[in-house]
Amino acid sequence: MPSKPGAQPARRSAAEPASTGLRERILSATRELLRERRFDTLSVADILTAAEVSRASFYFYFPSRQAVLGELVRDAVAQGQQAAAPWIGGSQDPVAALRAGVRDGARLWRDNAGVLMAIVESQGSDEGLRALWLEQMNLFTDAAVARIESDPQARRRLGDMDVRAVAASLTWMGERLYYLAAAGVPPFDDEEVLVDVLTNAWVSILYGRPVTPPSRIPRAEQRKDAAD
Amino acid sequence: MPSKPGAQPARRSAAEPASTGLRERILSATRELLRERRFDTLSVADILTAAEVSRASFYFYFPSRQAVLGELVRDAVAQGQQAAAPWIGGSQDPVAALRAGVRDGARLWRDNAGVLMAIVESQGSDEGLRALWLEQMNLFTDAAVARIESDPQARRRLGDMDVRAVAASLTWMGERLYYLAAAGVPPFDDEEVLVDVLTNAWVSILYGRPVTPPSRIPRAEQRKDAAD
DNA sequence: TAATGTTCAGACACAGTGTATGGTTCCCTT
DNA sequence: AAGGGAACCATACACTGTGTCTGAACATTA
Repeated sequence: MPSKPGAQPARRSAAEPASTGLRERILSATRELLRERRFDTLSVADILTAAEVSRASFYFYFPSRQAVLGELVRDAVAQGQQAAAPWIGGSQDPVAALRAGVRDGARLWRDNAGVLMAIVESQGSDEGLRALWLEQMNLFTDAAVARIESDPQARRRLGDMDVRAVAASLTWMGERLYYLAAAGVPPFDDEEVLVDVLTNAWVSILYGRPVTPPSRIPRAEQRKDAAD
Repeated sequence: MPSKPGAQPARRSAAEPASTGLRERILSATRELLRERRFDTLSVADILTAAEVSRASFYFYFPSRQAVLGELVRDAVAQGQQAAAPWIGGSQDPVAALRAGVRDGARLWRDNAGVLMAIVESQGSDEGLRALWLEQMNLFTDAAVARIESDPQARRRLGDMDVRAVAASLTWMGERLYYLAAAGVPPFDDEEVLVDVLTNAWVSILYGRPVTPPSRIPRAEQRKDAAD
């Protein structure tokens, strides 16, 4: 059927990682596109162009457009889980620990804004992505439950409330606020405000006491972190 | 161009509201379809069939599929705003007032689950719907801000925190939890749990005190409401 | 050399959206 | 009663996007 196969060995610009596996190229091209464009405006053709990959190759590695996003999300969240790991076993001041965890979340979202916004926005149009996100949020909820259960003070305060429900509500509030921040919706686009509000919510619900404004109390031993 | 126009006067089944304006028919057919089907799986053709309306008529009244949803959402939320009106000027016990407001929200979502889920899920694929939903949530946030500002106790507790941010976070937590409930995601699919958790969040954040379990204290003067 | 795996270009079938055309019916006005 | 226009219809079209398929060019390894 083809009239004249002028197949060239696909010569790529030297600047691009030409030898990299196509699979990786597709993933990172998508991740890159997602930095500026919403997932729903992203056609497979766009990805093909950006990744310099043929249509056939794309479907050789991924069953669908959504599958690519799914993998990107898993990667991002896994990386986030790792960062949040020390959060659970935190033996320091609970409020400081909470705030640190919230800030880690903000950073994770800031660094992976495109991908995370994409899945949040695409849940409505894909069953698989919806399930995936639910699953990821459940992981965070599990961590929060563990955190609460191992904290007598919080347990006491919560009384006979459904601990998992409380943990889940906190998780989802975070999801929503981080998303809004990533979308640039005020007032959450200000990371300071975002972290304050979220931390305050956790502390208020778990301990009842109002959040101890950390910016007002410049303790010497804040939290050892990399440069901000 | 047309070979043979055999146009019949469109005879509808007597059981259906035949004389109703097509516009209304389109709206209610969509609303009905949304009761069982997700918006993204709903094609214009589906709506045409259900409403017994021609394609041309559809586009005569609405510029797009999304516009129909937009109108349904406006209707539902307006109805909800009305129901939530007394919530602001509540002079009763603040906790009871809060709980009542939360419950009203739950009811609104229960009664309009299809439509509300649809817009939440379709934000990602339509700029207009995204803006609309943002706008609606801002209305709720405005109400919450007013509520907080006129409450000395809450104001004091919040200290120098960004009141609007706190109000918005509460609003969005509600949005998320109601949505999850509508989607049947546990543990929020249990209205009792949902209301408890949300109320507790509001009370904890605004007043610091843990929620007074209402089911444990069967006061005679609960809240005068229609039959449950 | 032959088999196998990777990659390509291109075409295809299908579905969905929004627009356009032309025709019908019915009501309201003149 | 004529006729003008609004509401309505069926049909077809142009376009965009998805996922599949074909056939061929390579490259690697057996």
